[in-house]
Amino acid sequence: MSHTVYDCSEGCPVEATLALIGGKWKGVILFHLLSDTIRFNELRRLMPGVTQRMLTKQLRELEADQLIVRKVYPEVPPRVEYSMADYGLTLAPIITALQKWGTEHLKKVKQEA
Amino acid sequence: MSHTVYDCSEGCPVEATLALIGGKWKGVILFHLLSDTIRFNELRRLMPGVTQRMLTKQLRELEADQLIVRKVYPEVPPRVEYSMADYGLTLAPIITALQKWGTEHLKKVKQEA
DNA sequence: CGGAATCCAATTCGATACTG
DNA sequence: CAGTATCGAATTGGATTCCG
Repeated sequence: MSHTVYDCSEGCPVEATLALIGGKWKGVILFHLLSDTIRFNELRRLMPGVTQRMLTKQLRELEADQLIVRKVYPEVPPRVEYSMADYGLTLAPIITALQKWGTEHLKKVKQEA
Repeated sequence: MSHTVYDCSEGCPVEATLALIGGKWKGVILFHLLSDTIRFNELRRLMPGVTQRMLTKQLRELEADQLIVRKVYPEVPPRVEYSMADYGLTLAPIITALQKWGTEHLKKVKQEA
């Protein structure tokens, strides 16, 4: 739901951030949108593991949290484009840090296998 | 379980990282351990919202991922201390970035309320 | 003290089918 | 094209009890 109440005394800010970007696919969505404006089905292609339902839900939550923008074009066939909101852009350093660390981590895991 | 397989083509590293630290309480645990070595019940006090069961589970997962170290002292009464592992320390920049962003975010949310 | 084990409720998630 | 609706399966999470 991404809107739970946390009652720890000190570390809360960490949790607050993870509550926004920690969703199963939110990080990846934000990562992709950082480099481009993307249509719904384009996103699906970029993330083959996500179901349509999940993708929709996560996008809506990100939108509700003002991290991304959903723009609907009144055309036939319909077109919906997603892009970063200004507020979401402030997350950019974090996202790229996650990506960088993850890259090294995957490398390490591979070596051990 | 933190060990799912992700089959996206590009953003995976982001997901890989979030799979490790994105657990409901993992971020906060790591945040606390960054500043100190902490005993089990001490952690519980620091995070009133977590149940014993959950805390145990999350700690075990972090340990399995080599991010933290669990040290058992063969005493009576027993003592178990948790601290950052070397590998976990490499996450420090990310954790503090999350904390910093979260602090600002909470400030913003408060203003809007 | 620091858990493990069990039971049960709530939530999440995927598969499928349908729609403007 | 970009969803929504509905349904079960699976996972998560809390409460409680017991243990070395």
